[in-house]
Amino acid sequence: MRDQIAVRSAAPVAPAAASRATFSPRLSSSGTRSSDTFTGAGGTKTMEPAFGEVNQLGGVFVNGRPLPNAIRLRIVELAQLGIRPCDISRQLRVSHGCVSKILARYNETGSILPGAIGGSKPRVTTPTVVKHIRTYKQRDPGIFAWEIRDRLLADGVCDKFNLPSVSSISRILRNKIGNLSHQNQYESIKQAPHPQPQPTLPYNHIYPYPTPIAASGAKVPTPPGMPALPGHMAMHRIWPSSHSVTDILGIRSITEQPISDSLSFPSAKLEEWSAINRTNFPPASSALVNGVEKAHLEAEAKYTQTPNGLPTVSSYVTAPSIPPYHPPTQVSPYMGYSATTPAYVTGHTWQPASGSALSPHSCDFATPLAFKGVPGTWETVHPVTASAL
DNA sequence: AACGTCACGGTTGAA
DNA sequence: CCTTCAACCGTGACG
Repeated sequence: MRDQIAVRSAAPVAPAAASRATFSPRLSSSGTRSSDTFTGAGGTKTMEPAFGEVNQLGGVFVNGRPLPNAIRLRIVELAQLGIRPCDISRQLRVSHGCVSKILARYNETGSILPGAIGGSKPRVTTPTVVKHIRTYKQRDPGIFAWEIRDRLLADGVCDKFNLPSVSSISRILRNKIGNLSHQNQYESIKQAPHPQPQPTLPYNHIYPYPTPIAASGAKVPTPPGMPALPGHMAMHRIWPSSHSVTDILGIRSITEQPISDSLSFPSAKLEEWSAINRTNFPPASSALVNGVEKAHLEAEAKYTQTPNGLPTVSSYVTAPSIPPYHPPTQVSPYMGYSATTPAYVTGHTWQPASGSALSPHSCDFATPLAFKGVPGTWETVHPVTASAL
């Protein structure tokens, strides 16, 4: 059905970015926010969402934070049952704009998950690129940045999607390579026997643009404590901003490949789990909780709706309390997140703000909906998350 | 009345 | 450790 697009599309991103960039004087009143009149308890910024805030519909939300997955899932589920978005909005007490956004994203990407919050864009000036630039500069000290750029493209070091800008190259030349022309080339030669210690976390491993490097299936090291991800899994770590058709199709071609290993995780939409936050490979000791990125868990745990509809911190899960990594034979590292929702929807007596609009029985998300055409994704219950909720 | 869009103030995490 | 930046969030208002 809609499984042809497994990566997040540009649609939700580009307009947002544009709207941020262009400060349209469209209105002077839209800034009215609930927080202006309903400052949450606590007032100051803390780690705790306190009581969150209450929107016009009486729903509780935490400004700046995504809705709980249960609600997101419920939105999609109700929509699939034919309930109108406006009714969903009222029933779940979520603004219709939010419902619209979540449904639009779901229709577009097949994922209910929020986007990647925080972090920075992946660098295009990877060590490999820098190395090539260095080489070019060594061979031709008078080379211009734009020439280097062209050569990076021509040599297949980069493609048009991760090609550094001329200014970036200039900066590299200035900062990282510096007065290379004065440098003793012995240094670079001397390092040859020790193959340039490939970065521990090569860029293409984390944000695998479809460069020849990535496409060639080059072996990439894995960080200590992390499992060696199969190539198709690593490839799912697509930078959310990589919206090009090439990227999408490139990833798609991979996601459509049959999964040959024993892992039963769904091939599609994995990126959703892994790229939710811009966390690169987290330190093996902390950020992964049975494969669930810590921030994700936190988002789930910290802002979980309690029976009275208010977020709570009582279920906060601290990473150190959880084993950093479980072998993928138990649960795919990328399935943990998906596994959480049923746990706290059905196992936990979550209710909407009123506790009435959605009775627990109406919340049984037995039907795996998270991903279109990927049945069974939600079945696996993550014990830690479940117990934490 | 319903809904798509977007400014706003907020959070987040990498650099 | 702190700041900056750029991504994301949901709300609320507009059209």
